[in-house]
Amino acid sequence: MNNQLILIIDDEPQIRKLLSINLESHAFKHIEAENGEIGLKMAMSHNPDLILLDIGLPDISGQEVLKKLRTWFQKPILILSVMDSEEEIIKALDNGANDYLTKPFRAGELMARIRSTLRRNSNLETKDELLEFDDLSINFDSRIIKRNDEILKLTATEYNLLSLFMKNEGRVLTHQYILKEIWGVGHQTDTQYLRVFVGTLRKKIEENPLKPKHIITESGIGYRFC
Amino acid sequence: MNNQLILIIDDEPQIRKLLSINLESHAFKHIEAENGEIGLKMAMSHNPDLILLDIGLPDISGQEVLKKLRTWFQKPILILSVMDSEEEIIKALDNGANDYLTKPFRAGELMARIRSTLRRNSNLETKDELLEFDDLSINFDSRIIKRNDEILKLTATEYNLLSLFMKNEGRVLTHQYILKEIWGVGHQTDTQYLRVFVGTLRKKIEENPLKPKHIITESGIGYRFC
DNA sequence: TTCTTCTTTACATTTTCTTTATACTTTAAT
DNA sequence: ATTAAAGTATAAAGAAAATGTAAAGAAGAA
Repeated sequence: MNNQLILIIDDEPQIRKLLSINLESHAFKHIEAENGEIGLKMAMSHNPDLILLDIGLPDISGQEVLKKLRTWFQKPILILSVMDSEEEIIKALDNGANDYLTKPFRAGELMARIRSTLRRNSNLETKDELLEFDDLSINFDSRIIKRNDEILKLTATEYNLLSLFMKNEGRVLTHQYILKEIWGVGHQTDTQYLRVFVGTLRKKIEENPLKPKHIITESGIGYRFC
Repeated sequence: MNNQLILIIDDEPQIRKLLSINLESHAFKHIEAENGEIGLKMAMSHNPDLILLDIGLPDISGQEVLKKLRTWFQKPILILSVMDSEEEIIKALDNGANDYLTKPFRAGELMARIRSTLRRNSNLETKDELLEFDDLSINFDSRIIKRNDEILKLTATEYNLLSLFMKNEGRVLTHQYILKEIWGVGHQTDTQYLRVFVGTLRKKIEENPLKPKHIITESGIGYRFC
């Protein structure tokens, strides 16, 4: 369900261990870096969805790592630190940190802050899941099927059926399988439903419904979408 | 230079005074509310760029105020609280708070967190403050919707619903989703609300409410705005 | 109070789904 | 190639579900 990647940059193995356990129990994937240089490289190569950055690193100062990351890394960075100095906090926030937690931090709160930050940031990505065929296209995100750039007016069942076909382009789907997917178990013998709906769909998507090019009948078996 | 407006919702006058001084010295404009109810109204009427919300309010619980705000208010909300309980913090963050500071807080840190939050948020919103469609336009900043350059008189709920539609132009929104967004969880079966409000909206924005061009019914699923 | 807005109820209307009837097509055995 | 059997297509009617509209009651603000 939750396959977001989090990069931990911290030199203390016991802190990394603690974070690992908590992240895993919240179904986050994670990777670890034990100093600033490795951290910068891993951020580059793995492009994580969020970075947990310790300020007190052995090689480069955490503030420096933060500044370097912010030259290209747009996603959230949360600072963890033993230093509770106000000056340090202000500097980190002004350097582009999304949050600053003082160690020892409470695991539950940290997880909530990670969730909160990720939630806000994920709102922005709106990549449409789109499939295109000859003259047909389906946008699963907006739930719209177009034919020659014209929106098709489909009922809920028609949409479900056509999207099932489109998800399985080129594959023969048996009557039983389609009936189970669209009408649920218990309707697997109602092949007449299917005939009626395939009929109406063909009228809407085929140039010549008598010689269908998209929804092909496989007699005795089922249908195939092209 | 800095003409962003901040709403303070806090019942303690001395805290409000302290915040005022600090905000003013950082060139922020601000308004004050002494309880939750007034706070909600001021948020509605003044549409601030950020809200500082105290959790311990005399009338409504701050968590409730937060939830109500989040049904329509997208901009940052920072929680201030004397309660340092982890449970309370997690609840607030999961209710949509951007940050949670425990009183007594350090003024410099608070200002840095406000700056940091506003900086992040200003990057995202600048482009979609104004949207235009055929004969309709919405200004999210001033909360004004016009039809043929004439300001539409809409109730709060009508505005929220129409702006949700406009934000999701071309996308099919399910009944459930709309109900959750406008009325909150727990009202996801009240589809009748939706029918009534879609009806009144159509009367206000459609040339011919019997043949709607903007709010399209997707029977069995929801609605789509064009 | 009076006014506005929201919620609820009742019923009309529209759309979609299911079922039936019948015609047509494919398959495979003679 | 014929023919019967099985499978498929289409129209259309009735049933069911979803939607639209008006209006009354409730709640809250001015």
